[in-house]
Amino acid sequence: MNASPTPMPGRPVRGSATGRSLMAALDLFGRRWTLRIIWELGNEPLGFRLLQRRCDGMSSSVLQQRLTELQEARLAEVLPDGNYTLTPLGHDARESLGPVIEWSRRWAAELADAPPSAAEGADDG
Amino acid sequence: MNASPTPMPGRPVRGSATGRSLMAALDLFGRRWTLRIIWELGNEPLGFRLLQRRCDGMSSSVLQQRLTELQEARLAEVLPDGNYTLTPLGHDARESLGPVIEWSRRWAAELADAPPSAAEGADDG
DNA sequence: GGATGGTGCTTCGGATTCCGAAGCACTGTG
DNA sequence: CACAGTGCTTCGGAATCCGAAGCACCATCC
Repeated sequence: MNASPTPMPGRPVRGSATGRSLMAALDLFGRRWTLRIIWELGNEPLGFRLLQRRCDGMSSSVLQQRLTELQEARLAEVLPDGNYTLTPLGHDARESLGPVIEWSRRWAAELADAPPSAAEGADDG
Repeated sequence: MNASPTPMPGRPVRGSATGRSLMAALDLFGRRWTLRIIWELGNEPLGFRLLQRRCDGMSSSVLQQRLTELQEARLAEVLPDGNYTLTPLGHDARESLGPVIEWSRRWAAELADAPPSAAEGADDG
C-alpha cells in the first residue's frame, strides 16, 4: 500500500541519497495535499471525513496515506476524541509556512500587475 | 505535454474551485521537485543539465515541465547566457522557505530524541 | 574536415502515484 | 428494525513521474 516511505531526517530521501533534513522536509512537503492538510489541520482538530471535505474532497485513500505519513513524521496525532490534530512540532511546521502565505499575496499582486495572459479576479484572501 | 495547468492566484486550482492565492501557492509548491528546484536555483543560476544533476538526477522531462511552470508563474527566468535563475519574486519565495529550513532542523532533533524505530545519523544541514 | 563531447530539450514505454466510487465494521438515533 | 454518520480499505482506471534514448546545435580538439 505505502509505495514510498515517509521522508525522515537522517534517512535516504526519495530521489536522494544524502538524507539531509531539509531535503527530507522538501520531500515530505512536496507530496500532493500534504501542505494543504497541515494548513487545514492547523486551524482546528478535524475528523477524517470533515478534513477530507476541507481539502476540497480529496481522495480518501490518499488522505489516509498522508495522515499515516504525518503521524510517522510526528507532525500529526490522534486526539482522545478521535479527531486528528497537529502536534507541537506540527504547529511549528505550519507556522514556518507563514512567510509562504505572505509571499503568495505578493505573488498574486505581482501577477495582477503584469498578467502573462490573464489573472483577473485574484481574490487573495 | 502540460497535463495540469500552472497554478496561478485568481484561477481555479487543481482540486479546488476557490483559487485563493495561498491554495495556488500550496498547489504549485506541492508538486514533485518544485520546492527542490527553487532551492537549488536560489544558490546560483544553473544550466538545465547542471540543475538536473543538483536535483539528484531527476527526470529531464519533469524538470522541463517544472521549469516551464516556474517561468509561467514568474518565479524563474532564463538569463541572456542561457542559464536559469530566480526572478526577484522567485527569490522572495525561496526566502519565505527559510523558516521551513529552521523547522526541519528542529524536526531532525526531535526525531533523534524520540526515534519511532530508527533515525540515526541525522547529518542535518 | 571530422570526431568528440557538451548543451537544452523532446519522445515514449513503463513504473509509480493519485483518484474516486464503492463498500466494510462500527456507533449512534429514532 | 431502518437510517445516517464515522474511520478506513479495496481496486480499476487515470494522471503523473521516471529515465533511457535521441535530436539539433555549438565548441573544442586533432
